[in-house]
Amino acid sequence: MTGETDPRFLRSREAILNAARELLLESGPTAVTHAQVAERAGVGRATVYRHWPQAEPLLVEAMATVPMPFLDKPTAPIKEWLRRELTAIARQLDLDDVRAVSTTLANTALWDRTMDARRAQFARVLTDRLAAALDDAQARGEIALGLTSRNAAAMTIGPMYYRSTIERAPTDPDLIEAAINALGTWATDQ
Amino acid sequence: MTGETDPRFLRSREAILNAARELLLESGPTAVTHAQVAERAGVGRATVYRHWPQAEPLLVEAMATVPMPFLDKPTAPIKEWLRRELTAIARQLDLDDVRAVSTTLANTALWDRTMDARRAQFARVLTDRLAAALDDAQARGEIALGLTSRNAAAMTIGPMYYRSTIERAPTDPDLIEAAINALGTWATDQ
DNA sequence: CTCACTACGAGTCAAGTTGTCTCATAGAAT
DNA sequence: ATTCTATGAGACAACTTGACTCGTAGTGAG
Repeated sequence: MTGETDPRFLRSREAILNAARELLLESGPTAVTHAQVAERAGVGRATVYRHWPQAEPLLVEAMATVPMPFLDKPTAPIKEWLRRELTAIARQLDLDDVRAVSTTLANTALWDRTMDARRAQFARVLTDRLAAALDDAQARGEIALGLTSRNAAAMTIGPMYYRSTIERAPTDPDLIEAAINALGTWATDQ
Repeated sequence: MTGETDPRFLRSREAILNAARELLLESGPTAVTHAQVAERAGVGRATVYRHWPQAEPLLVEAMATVPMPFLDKPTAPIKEWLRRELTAIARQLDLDDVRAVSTTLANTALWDRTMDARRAQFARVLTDRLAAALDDAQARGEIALGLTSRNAAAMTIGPMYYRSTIERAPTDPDLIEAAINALGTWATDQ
């Protein structure tokens, strides 16, 4: 039985996904059409239609190939971990492809159910992980939270996201430090 | 002499801009095509081409008709003013059209020079006004800033923008309060 | 090595879209 | 009334889209 495991199938699939991601990055989501993807991927137009009859699921999958910023498993002390993770996210948000995927997600999600589901999942993971880590830190006396832990993601990632997508400038350490301190009162300064 | 002042011209122009804005709001930027705008506006397709030979400048102008959140002239005490302004911005960001324009701007600006110029101008106004107000407040001893005043916009608007476009939920007063307090140490609590 | 299988590129095709132009009409200025 | 001009309707070629066909060649099984 061939099909999903046929090397030819997989090769085409990869070439198409790569081409779609490149087009998104270089020219935006509207550039991801069957014709342009086929030409860029070096495959026939019919092949793209066979793999993805609709252009939009292709865009969704192509976006999923870009590694998005997440939060690693928390380690104590949380403040150190948080500083490390936020710095990593700031660095990620400086990459063109991450910025392209982020803003495309936020924008297309307003009119597309599939995209909105991905946006919601993405937001939920960040909010949940950060809230859990901070609740834990507070239980251990590392911090006295000054806001609901479910507000922590917006409070910390928000400024960096705004800096990257609206001001289009890199995040400086000051901003990260201010965001960390905005979460509440930390037990010991580190 | 007619032309720019001809009532017919102005009527078509308004109808086209309104239709374009509605289409953007309902179906996203890709829906703003000459054909769809013409049908929605109740004008001939040729008329849309006559007014805007390119679809993209039409989208730009249609977006400009949506009142975007800005910052009013600062009044003392700055903390009160800031709370009022940020609350107003949070309310604006809850409106579908403001969200549509914001995310479309952030997204299309990555590949379109005109859009990028508008994004930059928008960001600059917010950053400048807030920085000026805060520098002033600090000079008058109202606050001891905990970060560069040019970081204040990202620190305050960022969380609300993230909340609105990524988490797609309304901003609660706690978040605004936390953002205000994150700017530095205020002289008297109000 | 041979053979059956199937994903593929190239090509064709109808239907729809895009951008341009023409022309008669009706709304506006004088 | 008369002149001007923005408009809607329509015609049009060029292009795009989505679907289909067919010969070819890469692939896995025997």
